[in-house]
Amino acid sequence: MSKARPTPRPTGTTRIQREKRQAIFDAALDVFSENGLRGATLDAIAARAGLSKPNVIYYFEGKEAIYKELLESLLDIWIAPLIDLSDSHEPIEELLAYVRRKLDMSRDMPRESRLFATEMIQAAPHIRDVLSGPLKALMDEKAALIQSWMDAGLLAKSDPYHLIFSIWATTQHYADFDVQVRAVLGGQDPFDSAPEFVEILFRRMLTP
Amino acid sequence: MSKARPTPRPTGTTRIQREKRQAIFDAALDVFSENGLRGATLDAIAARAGLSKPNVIYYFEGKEAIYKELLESLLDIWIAPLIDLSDSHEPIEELLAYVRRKLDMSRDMPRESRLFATEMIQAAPHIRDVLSGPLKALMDEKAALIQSWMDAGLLAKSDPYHLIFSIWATTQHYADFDVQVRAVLGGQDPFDSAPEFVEILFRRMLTP
DNA sequence: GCATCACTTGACCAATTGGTCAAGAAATTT
DNA sequence: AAATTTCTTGACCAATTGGTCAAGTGATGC
Repeated sequence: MSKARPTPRPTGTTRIQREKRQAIFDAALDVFSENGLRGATLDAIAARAGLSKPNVIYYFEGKEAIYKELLESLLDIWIAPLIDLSDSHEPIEELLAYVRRKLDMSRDMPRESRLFATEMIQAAPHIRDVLSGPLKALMDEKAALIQSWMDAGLLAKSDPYHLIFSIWATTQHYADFDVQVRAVLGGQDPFDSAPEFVEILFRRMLTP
Repeated sequence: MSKARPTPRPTGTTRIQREKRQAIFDAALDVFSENGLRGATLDAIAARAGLSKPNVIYYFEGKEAIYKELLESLLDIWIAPLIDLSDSHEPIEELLAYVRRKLDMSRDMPRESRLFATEMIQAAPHIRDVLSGPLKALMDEKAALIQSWMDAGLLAKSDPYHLIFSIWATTQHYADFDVQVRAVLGGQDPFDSAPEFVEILFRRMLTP
């Protein structure tokens, strides 16, 4: 019997472990969402977490491990709204609620949005399997649901997949391109006017 | 009289200078659009350009200079379609042509799209002034034009700024999130079906 | 042919980076 | 309070990185 590692990595059971790991995750979310995996440094993460670099390594295998675990832990949160999209006798309201929720997430979780955006732009090497596996399956399911609404005449006909893409695109745009949006709008807060606009956009798109 | 630099940086007048500088730009576009400024390395750029690292430095001041010059040289191309948006007695067709042109650019210039996307996500430190200066002015002008169409009853009413944002978002999504889109769609080419969808989306949005 | 200038690069350097390690400081258990 | 385990870090290391430099190679003009 051989021990692979003299001090096994903490799994996060005790209070102090949970807190420190969370602090690292939080700092890593800042740093990774600003610079991507390659552009981020352990020093930056450690500094922002208020820990020493070796201490960070004590809790995680390394930079890439932090990134991977962070991505995976956020994936569930990120696709939850789509999972919750379910059959309804008012499909337009159901979809508009989904749009609203996605827009709220752009406002309240911009770092998460940018993290995923950067990962996607860089060809998603760490979550490719999730995209073509579970996410595709989820999309197929929801696209079928939307298609059934369209077939029933409750929704204007269009391509369900591209419809979801357009919802993702328009809502996440306010998180990912926040700087640009704010620069162009001057001092005005985008999230004051965006909800009304996206509601109009998708209501017109969806109403038969 | 003092010479600031023994060998002044080539400005790109001769044939060989233009070619090499272009090769570097092209390699840099690859590398920067994949990893961002911080994640990119001179070695990677030099290797992809087929040059030695010192040779790259011979033509440009340094990594940051390549990035800056590249960004600036692409900015004009990038906003050209919006500049060309002009008054017309068929504003819907004018706007749909703009949408189509943006979607074509996502298909034909995905690296450029990702380069700008990464810069924006990272708070656009290199083009902030452009965003809040010339781009804002351009947006104000075009938003006023769109508003005048709406006031004339030629276009369904909505917020012109957010309308342009939604056009940017939906079209650029196909370049920036190409991997995700393709993973979800399976083997199908997104650009086979996207044009039809975005046309439907914005026609419904714009028709009074 | 030779001088001049543009171009190219191997060798090198200092700074940064991901990560190790041994030893100490805190908790926790007994 | 002693023993044990968990947590923390200063010092260190090898690899990478942005960039320099002197010595070349090649083209161009005279």
